[in-house]
Amino acid sequence: MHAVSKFFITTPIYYVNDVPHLGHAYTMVSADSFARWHRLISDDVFFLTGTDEHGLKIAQAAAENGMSPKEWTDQLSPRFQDAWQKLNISYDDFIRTTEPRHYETVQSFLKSVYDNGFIYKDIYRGLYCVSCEAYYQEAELDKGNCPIHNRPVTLMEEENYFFRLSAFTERLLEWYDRLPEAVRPSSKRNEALGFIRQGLQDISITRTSINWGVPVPWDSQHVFYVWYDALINYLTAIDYGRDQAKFQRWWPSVHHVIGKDIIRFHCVWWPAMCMAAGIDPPANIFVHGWLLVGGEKMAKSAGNKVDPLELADDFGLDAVRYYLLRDTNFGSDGDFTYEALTSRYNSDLANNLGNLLQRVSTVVVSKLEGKAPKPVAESPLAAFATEVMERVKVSWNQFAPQDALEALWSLIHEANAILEVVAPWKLAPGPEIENVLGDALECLRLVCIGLYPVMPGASSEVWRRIGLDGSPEDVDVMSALRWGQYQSSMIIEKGAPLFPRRK
RNA sequence: GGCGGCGUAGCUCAGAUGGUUAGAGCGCACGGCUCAUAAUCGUGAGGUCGUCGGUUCGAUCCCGACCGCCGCUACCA
Repeated sequence: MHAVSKFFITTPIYYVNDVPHLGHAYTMVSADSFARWHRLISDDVFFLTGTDEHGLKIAQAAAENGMSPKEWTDQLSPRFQDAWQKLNISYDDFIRTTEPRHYETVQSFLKSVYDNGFIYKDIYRGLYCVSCEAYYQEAELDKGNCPIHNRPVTLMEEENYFFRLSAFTERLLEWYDRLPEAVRPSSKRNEALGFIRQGLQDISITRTSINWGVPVPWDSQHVFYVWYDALINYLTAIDYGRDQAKFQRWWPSVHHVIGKDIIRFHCVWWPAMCMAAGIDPPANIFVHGWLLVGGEKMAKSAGNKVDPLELADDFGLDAVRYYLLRDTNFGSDGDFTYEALTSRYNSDLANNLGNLLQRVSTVVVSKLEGKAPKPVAESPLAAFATEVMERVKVSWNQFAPQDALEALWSLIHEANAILEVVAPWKLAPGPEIENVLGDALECLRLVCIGLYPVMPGASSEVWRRIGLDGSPEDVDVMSALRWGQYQSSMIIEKGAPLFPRRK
C-alpha cells in the first residue's frame, strides 16, 4: 500500500495591481498539475494561492482611482480568482494579505522574530529619487543622477526596523549544504548560494512613510514592508500560531513553486526568517524559468503580455495547459509563440491523441457494434505500456511534466503503430480485431490517467467516450497503472473530433 | 570586475561518472495504408557535439585558454 503523504504546494501570491497574464498562468498550471498528480496518488494535498495587496503602489493606485486601498483591492483580487477558475486551477485556499487572519499571523510570526532578538531599530540611509519614489544604490546612478529621470537623488533617512539577516549567512550555507535538494533545479540553487556567499547584510523590514501594510505590533508608527508580510502568507493559510495541529500537519513539508525573479526572497530571506522565528525552513522550493514571448521578456512596456484566457478561448483550455507544460523545460526559461502552440496542437493533440481516439472508436462502432473488447494480458504492448507508465510516475514525482508527457506520447505512438500492423479495419469481426482494439483502448485508459494532471477536461472526456465511469481523478494510481484493467463491453461513443485540426 | 550557466542535426532540445555506427520531437524527402481530423505507419537525409590546445590507449563528454550568449551581483513587490 502507498503510505499517505502530505503535499502542501504553494504558488507566489500575485501583486494585485497586475493583470493575470500568461506568465502567472504558467506558474499556476504547473502547480495545479503537481497538485492533481499528488491527489491521484492519494497524497493529502493542500494547494494554496492568493493575492498580495499591500505596498505603496497599491495605495497610490487606489488614491488615483478615488478609493481606499481596501476598496481598490477588493475590486482587483477577484480578477485572479476568476482567471484561475477559468484555467481550471484546483486550489484549496485563496489567501488575500488583507484578511484579518493574515494580519494576525504576520504579527505573531514577526513578534517571535523580534522576541528572539533578530529585529532591531536603526536609521536607513539611502539615495532616493523623488520621481521614482525608490531608493538606488550608488552604482546604479548615472553621474549621481537617477538613471530614469536623470535628476539628482537625495539622501534620505528613515527610521526602520531591521532584520538581522547577516546572522544567518552561515546557517543558510549549512542548510543548503545539508539539503542539496531543497532548492531545485541546481542552477537556481547555485544562484541563491552565490548570493549568500557574498555575505548577507541586514535589511529594513518596516516603513513609516506609508501606512498601507500590516502594523508592527510593538511600534504603531511602523508597518511591515510588503515583502515581509507577503512571504508569511504560506503560514497564515495553515494557521500558524492559531492551530498547532494544522500547522504541524503541513509544515515544513511544503513545496513552494516560484519564478526565478523572486529567488532571493524565497531562497534567502524566507528560510532565514523561518530560522529566526524558530521554525524549520521550507522543505522544497522549486524555481521555474520565465515564459518568454517570442524570445522577449513579457513586460508591460514591451506590450507583449499574452492573455491566457484569450488563448484558452481560441485553442481550448486543455490545449493551452498542455502546451505550457510540454513545450517548456520546467526550471529553464520557456518561449511562447503562437506558431509553436499551433504546431503542438496539431501534431500532438489533433493528429496523435485525438486521431487515435477517433480511429479506434470508428472501428469499434463499425466492426464490433460499439461494444468495446478487452485488452490482452500478454499483449506486445503490455510491457511497453508498463515501462511508459513507470516513467510517467517517476517524471511526475520529480516535477518533470515535460518528461511525463513525452512518455505518454510514445505510448500513443505505439498504439497507432500496432493498429497499422494489424489493420483491424481490413479484417472480419473476430479475436484479432478485438485484441488489437482492446489494447488500443487500454492505452487510451492509461494515457487518460497520466495526462489528467495536465488536461483534466480532455482526459475526462476521453475517459467517458471509451465508456469508463467517473473520471480519471477517481482512480488510485498505484493500482490503476497496471496493464489490463480496461473492462470489456463498454459502449464506445464516436463523437466529434476532440481537437479539430487548425489552419 | 566577481560568481554561476550555456553553446549538440534546418528548428526546439535530450544525452553519456570518457570507449564500437551521438539521440528524440517537429520540419523535409521517399514509400506503404486508406479505419481516422489530407490524420497514420515505415524508411531516409543530415551534425568534424562553439574554437584552439592539454591529459588519456581513446574526449563531444575531464582540464586550460579563447570566442559568443545569458543569469545573479541586495531591500524599486
